[in-house]
Amino acid sequence: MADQVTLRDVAQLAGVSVATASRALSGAVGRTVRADLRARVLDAAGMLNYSPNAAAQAMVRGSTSTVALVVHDIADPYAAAVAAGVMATAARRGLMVTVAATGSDPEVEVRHVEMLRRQRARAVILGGSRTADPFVQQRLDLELSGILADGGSVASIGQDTLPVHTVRIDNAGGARSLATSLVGLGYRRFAVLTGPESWLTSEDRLTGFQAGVEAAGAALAPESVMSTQFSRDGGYVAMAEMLDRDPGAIADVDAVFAVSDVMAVGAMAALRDRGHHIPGDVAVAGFDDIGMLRDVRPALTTVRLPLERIGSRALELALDLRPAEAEDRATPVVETVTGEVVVRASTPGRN
Amino acid sequence: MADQVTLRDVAQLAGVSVATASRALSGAVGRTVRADLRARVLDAAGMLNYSPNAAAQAMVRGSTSTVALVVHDIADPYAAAVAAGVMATAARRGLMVTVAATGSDPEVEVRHVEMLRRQRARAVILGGSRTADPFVQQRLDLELSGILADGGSVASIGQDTLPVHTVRIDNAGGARSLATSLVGLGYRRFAVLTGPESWLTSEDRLTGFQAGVEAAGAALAPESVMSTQFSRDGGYVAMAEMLDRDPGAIADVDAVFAVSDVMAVGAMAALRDRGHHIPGDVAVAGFDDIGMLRDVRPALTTVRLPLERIGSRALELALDLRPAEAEDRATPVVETVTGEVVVRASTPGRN
DNA sequence: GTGAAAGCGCTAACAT
DNA sequence: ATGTTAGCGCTTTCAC
Repeated sequence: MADQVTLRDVAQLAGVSVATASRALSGAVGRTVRADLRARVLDAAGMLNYSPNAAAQAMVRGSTSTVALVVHDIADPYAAAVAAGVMATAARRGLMVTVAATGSDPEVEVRHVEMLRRQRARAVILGGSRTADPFVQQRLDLELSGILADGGSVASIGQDTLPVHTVRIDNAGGARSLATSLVGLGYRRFAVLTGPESWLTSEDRLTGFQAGVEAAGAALAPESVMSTQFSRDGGYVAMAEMLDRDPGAIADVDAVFAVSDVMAVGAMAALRDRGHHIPGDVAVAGFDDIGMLRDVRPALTTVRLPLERIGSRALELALDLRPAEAEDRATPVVETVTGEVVVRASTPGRN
Repeated sequence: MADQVTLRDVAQLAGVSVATASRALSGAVGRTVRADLRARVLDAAGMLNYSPNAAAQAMVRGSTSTVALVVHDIADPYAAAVAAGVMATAARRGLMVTVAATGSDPEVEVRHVEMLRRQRARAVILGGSRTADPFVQQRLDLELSGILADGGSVASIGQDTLPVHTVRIDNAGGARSLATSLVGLGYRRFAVLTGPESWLTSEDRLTGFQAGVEAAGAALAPESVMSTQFSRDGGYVAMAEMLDRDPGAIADVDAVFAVSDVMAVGAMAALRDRGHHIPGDVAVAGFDDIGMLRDVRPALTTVRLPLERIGSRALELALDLRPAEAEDRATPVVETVTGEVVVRASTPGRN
């Protein structure tokens, strides 16, 4: 491994002390270094292709220029959109973003947060759905309080279950509004494809939808709710299973709500593969309004979430609302984002 | 900012020296620390919720546990898939991934690489298309050689235009095969929607397609090639423009090749909005085989690229084939990935 | 097996 | 305005 070019080398070549070299390069507030010296330093740095060592700077400054984002799977367009928002805001502030994927394993999430804590990331954004596992939760809490104690900050996206700044997504409210809209369009008999039960995001969407349906005087039979993976294939498999379990049952359903657009698309494929026409035979609705899915036909009725915005906001909350004093750990701020129902061709009026 | 818990605190609480504490925690190969002392240290660390400072470790070890990925836009499913591959391999090796988005601006790319160099990332993966700008290219070269000089490594994805390990994507070959397939299906008169001209990925796909068309005895008129943004909306706008420019011209085209799936989807929407039926009136083909687009109808004919695999491989090349000696900078390895033509319903046989 | 001490590259007092 | 020097938190010789 070649010897790195250090500030000492630059200073030497420029014929100044390391202090002067540092001042010339890091250019503190007042230009406290003579123009000709500064120029010599800059030249020397250029000659040597010098690059300051961020780790060394972090040591002495006591803070890094890195933030972190934890998601389930970056290939999921939901996570990718959030990441784009976080990265845009980070770039605007000259920060780099470390992204960690958990594969939806809370255990892995904790390990990643632990690594991110070691990096002393200025902020850690928890972008994946919270789960209900109390044991892992406790270890996570420990890491998070450690981050706070070290002067970092934390923000969470989705559920407001952690004592940190949160961009809360009103999943229940959005799903409820969706249900209301669908009932308004004339739908009465629903089936729901939901995610893993421990996963709060899908649970909230399920219960919200249920509430909306019931408020409208309709009902959601337990056997018409199917739990599956939070993915396209999960949607496909669950829909297929539901259809195969009782081929006649679908005749009793006039709309399927999949708790995410990605799942909805899978469900549509399963429906089609079994000869059902959408929306003629059965309507389908999703949640999220994933941009990349805008062109599936029939266009998907869904609940729009400003995902990029949510990512940006989460970072802003973390960065701008850092706990004031060590002892007076500032009260976490919770900002709620409500989705907007977007009715499209997949759920035409049934009047 | 609260005082961080340092190794000194842990050692003190455990009643040992920092050296012993370090050995107990970092646990070198041979367990050279007595069991009871190690236990005391571990306990103390637990009590204090201690987290080693990665920057300090990096300083003394001379290497970080971070790798970096540079892409145009993480929300683009192409980049997201590559990122998923990089992150999976990184996780397997206990490394974190810093992701930087350039917004397709070569200038921004250079700045990000510069920042990543400061972080002393072990490897930097350039995941975006190379461009033809010689000036920026030169500054990029400087940063890259700096990374190498500092003991880091670099890998590039796409074009083999940089003196670094490369997962070369045979864009030209894939596009050529696609053209051959389309001609085989009976198509003769093509229109092409391509990306920015300085962008090598789209240029290669265009010229490859052109070569394939010509090899088959057909031709591609210059006016039937339209340059646009490498995005869904770019595809839409370009297609719309082409249709509006000369509403009759489309009658002379029996297949549109968009140089990416994402653009193809936009093109399909524009075609439909103007009343053209796909594939009845005109066929459409793309490139990449983006999984999330699997469910658009008609299913898109395309060239499949193993994007995740490509990401993984790029990181493996960078990590496992580091330059041996400073002076003997190892010859960069170039691995070529060839796409596979996948014919689907958007280009039925015209026989 | 354990501890003392020397740095890693840099910035920020503190002198001058 | 510039140089000297003391660390930042950690690992790793080097003695014992």
